[in-house]
Amino acid sequence: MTPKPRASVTLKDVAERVGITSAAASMALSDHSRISEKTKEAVRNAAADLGYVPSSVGRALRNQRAGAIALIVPNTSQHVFGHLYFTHVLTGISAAANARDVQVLLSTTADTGEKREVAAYERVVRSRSADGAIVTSAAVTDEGLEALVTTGLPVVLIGNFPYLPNAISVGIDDVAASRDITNHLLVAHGRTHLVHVTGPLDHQTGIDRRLGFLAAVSDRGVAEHSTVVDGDFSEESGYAAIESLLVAGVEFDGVVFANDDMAFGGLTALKEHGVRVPEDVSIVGFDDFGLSRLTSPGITTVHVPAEEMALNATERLFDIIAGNADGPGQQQLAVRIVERESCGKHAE
Amino acid sequence: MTPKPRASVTLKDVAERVGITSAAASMALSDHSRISEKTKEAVRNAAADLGYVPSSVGRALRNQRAGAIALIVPNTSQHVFGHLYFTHVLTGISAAANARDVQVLLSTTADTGEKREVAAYERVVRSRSADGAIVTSAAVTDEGLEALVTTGLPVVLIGNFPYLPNAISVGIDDVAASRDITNHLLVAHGRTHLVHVTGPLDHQTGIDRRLGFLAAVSDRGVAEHSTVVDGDFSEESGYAAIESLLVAGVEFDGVVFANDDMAFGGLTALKEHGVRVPEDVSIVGFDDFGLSRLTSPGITTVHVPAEEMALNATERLFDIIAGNADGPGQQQLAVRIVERESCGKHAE
DNA sequence: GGCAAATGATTTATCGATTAACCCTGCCGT
DNA sequence: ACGGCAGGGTTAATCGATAAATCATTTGCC
Repeated sequence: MTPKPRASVTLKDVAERVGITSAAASMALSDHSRISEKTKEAVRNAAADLGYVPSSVGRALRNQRAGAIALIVPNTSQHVFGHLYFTHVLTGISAAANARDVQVLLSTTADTGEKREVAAYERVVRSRSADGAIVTSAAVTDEGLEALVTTGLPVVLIGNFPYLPNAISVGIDDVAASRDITNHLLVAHGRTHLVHVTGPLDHQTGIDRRLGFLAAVSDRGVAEHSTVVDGDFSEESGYAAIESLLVAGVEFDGVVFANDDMAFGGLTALKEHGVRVPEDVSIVGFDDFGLSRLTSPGITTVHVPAEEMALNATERLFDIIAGNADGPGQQQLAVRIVERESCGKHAE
Repeated sequence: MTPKPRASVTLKDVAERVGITSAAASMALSDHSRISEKTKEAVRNAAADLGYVPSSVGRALRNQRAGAIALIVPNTSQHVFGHLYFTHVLTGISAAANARDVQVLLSTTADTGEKREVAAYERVVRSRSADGAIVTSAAVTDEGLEALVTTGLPVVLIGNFPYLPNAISVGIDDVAASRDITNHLLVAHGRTHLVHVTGPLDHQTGIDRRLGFLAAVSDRGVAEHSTVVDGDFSEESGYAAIESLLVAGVEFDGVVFANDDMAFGGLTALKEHGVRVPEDVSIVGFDDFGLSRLTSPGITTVHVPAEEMALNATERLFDIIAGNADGPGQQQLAVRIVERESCGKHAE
């Protein structure tokens, strides 16, 4: 069977049915004042009858704007950030884009060499398939990001990028949040020997959460009792970090994990060694993307409003596309600590 | 030293630099035989110098194809299917699309009234922003789906749609899988009084998994000892289902949940009532999208290859777009049972 | 009555890429 | 010397939508 040429209704079809030019039909549909009410009505009816939907492509070419925004996901992110993060981000972006009738283009970088990566970043952009882009937290070593920002294309980053002072971003204050939740263990629960399992230190989140931890233990004068172990946000690295400390005989009564996945991994390791949580050791995580609610005990964590961040970032992007460049350069949303069982709840 | 690529380098810019027409440049880049090797070389160099990237819009208009496929997500799915499902689907689609250098358009339906829903389905399609669409499991009551399929637009569905015999789909055999895992409880673990907590019965997955359960208990002659309780795939409904059975004093030694989320909810309810899993009651779930690995005990479940389904569906879609309509109409991938602790592992 | 303004369309041009159709120059053979 | 014919381009048209410029009719006004 021959591939049936799908009858796509074009503006010309609508115009012909009414007996006018396609130009007139265009003006009629956009309620132009030079078209009579009678004709407008006729065009609207014909359009409805035929099921006319403007070609996004034709319109895009003429208007020099795609009517779409891209969500760019560096290949590294997929490994570094859990799956749950993306779901929240996607939800937020979709909500904002739907409200404006704009399409969302998902641009995950194919995991090939670096040279291609830069190209992939730019291809979406330079092929004009999108009017702007949202980039989720990329590695600090990602050279393509700066290139992207400097092309002049509207870009909003999700996360913090102190090394790109001109970039517009929406994030949270990781340093402050990490300090707060560390202080929570120190003050509210009287813990004194803390461990921090870091995220990947080539990501700003990893760097900042580590700094927050260090600031807190330093402020409270327990820096010499604290240990920092490197992790990479994966459940396995959390497990391995705790396992190695227990085997080495390091003493600690509280652990600040840089995210929930690692906290879960660490929790498993502690359980396996007969260490009770939260009786013997208090642990806290970071993110609250869903996992920390499901474990037992539930993990006390910092709630990161990923969906709201994405929503704000998208709104901001639309502003910039519309030429509204003023507004906060680096926006930071508020976070809150969600207390569950893993830290030892307040006696109350 | 390269002049900073201006926001938009067009083919004309490349041609002018070489001193030829844009038409010739186009032919040069597509290696047309009428262009001399010398000119081709010059054009390629100029294109590279200027950082020329073909405008997807211009090309789309001319070629009458968008170079993009859409992932259509009915608004209901977001609630019905967990977050994790989408991640797997997205990964699979992206992989296939990236390999072909095709964009992925994410079309989540705004959660407004029904009338708009149909429109949203069709808008992506009729605005020609995508050359084809992948639709993830929609409700059987979804009237927009059939409309979409009958527009003639290439569409591949993920899941099973027996009521749309002409639609092309990639799914699994839910009935057989559900029967198998039910038999696993009956045969391998000697359970005799089973409960099935169903998914939403306006979704084919819910319907089929229920049928599989009923077939198994009937085959083994334990139908009169079995109970079916309605759920909706949510953790809460799993909890509520078990809670109500326990309160009602119903006797059972095995539960087949239609998905893992409900199994987790049910597990919580059982624990709270002091029922030991798997000693007193064996439970099994369905999906294995990630959750069942994390609980304790880990939940024995049917591994649904969501990513592979999405990948196959996308490849299939490309075939259809290319005019290759032959191939299996309703493809079903193999599943396997993943045994964890919740069913009581084989003594071995 | 005649010129200007209002009315309601129609042409025309444009966006970027592509392709069918046409057009120069040399060079060949006879 | 001239038809033929390749090589190597160039023009022009197309895809769909739409803004700007233009062009017919009426109608308004003195």
